Amino acid sequence: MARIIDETKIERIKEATIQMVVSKGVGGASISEIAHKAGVAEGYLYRHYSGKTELINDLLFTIMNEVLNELQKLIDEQHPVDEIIEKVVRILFELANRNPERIKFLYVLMNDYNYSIQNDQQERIFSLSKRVKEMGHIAGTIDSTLSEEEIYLLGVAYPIQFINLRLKSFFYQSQLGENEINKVLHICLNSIKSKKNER
Amino acid sequence: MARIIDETKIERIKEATIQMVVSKGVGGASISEIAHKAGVAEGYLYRHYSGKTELINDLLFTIMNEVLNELQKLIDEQHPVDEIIEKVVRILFELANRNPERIKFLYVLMNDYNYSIQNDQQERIFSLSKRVKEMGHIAGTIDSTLSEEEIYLLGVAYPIQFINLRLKSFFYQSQLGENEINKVLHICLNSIKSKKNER
Amino acid sequence: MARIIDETKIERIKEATIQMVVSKGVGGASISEIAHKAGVAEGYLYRHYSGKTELINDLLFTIMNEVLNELQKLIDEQHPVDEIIEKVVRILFELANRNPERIKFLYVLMNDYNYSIQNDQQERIFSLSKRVKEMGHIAGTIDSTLSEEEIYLLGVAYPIQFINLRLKSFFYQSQLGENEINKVLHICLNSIKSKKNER
Amino acid sequence: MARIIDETKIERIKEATIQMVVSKGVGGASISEIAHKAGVAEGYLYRHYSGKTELINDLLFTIMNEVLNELQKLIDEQHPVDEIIEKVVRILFELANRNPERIKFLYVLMNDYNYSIQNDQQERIFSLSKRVKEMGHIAGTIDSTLSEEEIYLLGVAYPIQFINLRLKSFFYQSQLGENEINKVLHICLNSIKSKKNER
DNA sequence: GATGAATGAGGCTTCATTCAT
DNA sequence: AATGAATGAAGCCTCATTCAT
Repeated sequence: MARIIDETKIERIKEATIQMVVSKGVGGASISEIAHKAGVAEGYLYRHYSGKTELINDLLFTIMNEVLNELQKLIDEQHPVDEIIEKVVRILFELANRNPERIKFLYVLMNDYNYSIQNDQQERIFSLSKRVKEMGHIAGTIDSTLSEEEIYLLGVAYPIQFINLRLKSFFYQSQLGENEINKVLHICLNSIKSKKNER
Repeated sequence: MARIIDETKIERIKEATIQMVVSKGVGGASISEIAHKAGVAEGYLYRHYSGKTELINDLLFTIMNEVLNELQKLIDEQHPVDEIIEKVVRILFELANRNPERIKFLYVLMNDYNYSIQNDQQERIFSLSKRVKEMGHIAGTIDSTLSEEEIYLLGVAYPIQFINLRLKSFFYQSQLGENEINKVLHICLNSIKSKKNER
Repeated sequence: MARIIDETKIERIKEATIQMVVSKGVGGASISEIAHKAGVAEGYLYRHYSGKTELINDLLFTIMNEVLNELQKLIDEQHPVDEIIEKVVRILFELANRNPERIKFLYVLMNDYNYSIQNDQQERIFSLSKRVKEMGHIAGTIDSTLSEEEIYLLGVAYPIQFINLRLKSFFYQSQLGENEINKVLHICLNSIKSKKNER
Repeated sequence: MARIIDETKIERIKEATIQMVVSKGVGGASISEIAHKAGVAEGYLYRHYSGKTELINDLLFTIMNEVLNELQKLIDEQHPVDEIIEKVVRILFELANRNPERIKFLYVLMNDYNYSIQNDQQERIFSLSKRVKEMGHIAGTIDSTLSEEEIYLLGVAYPIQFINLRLKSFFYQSQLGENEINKVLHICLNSIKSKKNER
């Protein structure tokens, strides 16, 4: 029972942190405001995290993990590559629509030099990209000159960039519907697929 | 009569700011450290900038402007679209090799929610993208379904993303030679070009 | 659970502030010196006051209120006007003897263009003066040409001016005994009382 | 010729200082703003004053001197005491109407603990008060219990207090006409004059 | 276990003052 | 003689972190 209450608190802290980081930036998110928003004492936070850096790193890890787990599952299911790519993109868009804070958080943190993705997750991303690449090579459905790097850039980074450009209303009002998914898919799939079919 | 303004000081401040922002993030770059690194009194900085925000915004504007001016010139010269794209990408890579701090700075700032590109520059980016789009439409060399947004994403954002992934040694050691340029160009040009030639 | 707010700390801050303002002027009183004198961390102060201005305004309000409450009580008791004036003057002298810093503080702040008495207190002063005036008019014991302004000037401002001239040893060594009270009363009462008794 | 230009500069500095001190307080008046307002280089100021403190003290001395000289002249002319008092009050009101900045400046500075009236001027005030007192005693026109202190308080401090209360619009809108002069004179003269005529 | 009072290092900024020109 | 560029001490304030309760 007591533990359940705790879990809620931790959850509330995480939620508050995401909101604060997204709305005020990493520097603007203060521990006291996060604690207040979470309805938790400032000191409580330090019983679970060694400090602000760890809190944010942990969150980045958690959110990243959620995404990676979904991708992992997808890849484990051994779908064809273009189906995988499509599903990845749809996952990212769905996340953006269901919980824009989370994808903004990812976007902001991935580019902050004080909080970068942990090594093991970085390796996991690499390894997932590698598996996609190999699956595509075997099936002959992927451009054989593509590296893991480009699979990541096209399948993950590009959609995230697109989504955040929209969330920032950089060019157009924020809209992330089927139309936008298709625009992104068009680019990604076209770039990834083997050109032997072309003439 | 009195001393002449030492322009090298201002230059040193700018350089120090770029380095600090790139190495420690926007939040981690402190005025006192910047001043120290530039070999300038802390207060000196405030004779030229109203504060930290203005300093960084001014730098972002300046660097952005340099890039935009190069693009502008390119577009004004009325080359074919794929030639323009190629040259844009080459400009970005050249900048990355000549002055990696600058492109890292751009990358960091473009993704920080507290310091965003000025409205007029945003509009300039849109208008440049639009002109490229129109030139491509007229010549029939560009996929007619592409919007300005995607031209920007493919021609500018994607190369910058690629470059920074390398500068961060995310997947591979940082190397930005002809090979890498070709990898990027392959993706960009392939995505942008009209598909009417395809089967 | 957590520590209880140490009220003596706040008290010490207030005392230190009064002393610093009185000895170095409003501008010369620095937060760091105040905190040091109070034996409190600099930042602590900001958990109770939003800044230096609020700290000083709050103190001015508090001290002013203490004085106003005493005057209010006096007036509510419906004594004859000259008795009221006498008691007001005695209150001010007593304050000066018991706690000279407080009356110096009042004096300094009342004359600083950056920290003035709050509107509601200003109105309260006016309203108290008005009631004294009206009581005097009804009883015929007050010069009917006097305005609220002059009642305040004679009953409050003049005594405070006198006291501070002495505290500054401007003309004479600081001495604030029965003699001085009578000197002040002589002036005040003589100026206020109705002249219809005179020949 | 060159000297004349200089004198203008010094004059402009003084005028600018008065304005700045009155409008922003002693603390808020910055050397650079004063110099700018005076159309003079910052460094120039330091060729004539050792620093901000000296500049302000010098000004306080100068303005005080102007007032004291007028009073001196008045007293030297050996008018009856109540005539002197009336003229003093009129001088102060006239100053307030002609140049409110100056009387505000006096008022502000006289109450700031970092800049107080110089000893010799203090003694001069005392000596002038003394002469008035003695003249009144000889002629029997002054209450013989009054001290120099009270003559100063009634003849100078009270009018200044009155004037500044009005300039601050504490009770009433700022108006300093014949009506107000009479109100002040009524109090001053009534308090000062010998009571042997009264019954 | 949990709280939140208290700390103090470090950030940003101002401005009197100096001094090369 | 005059300038105003440059300095840096000192001010105000924030906030991550600690620790008595």
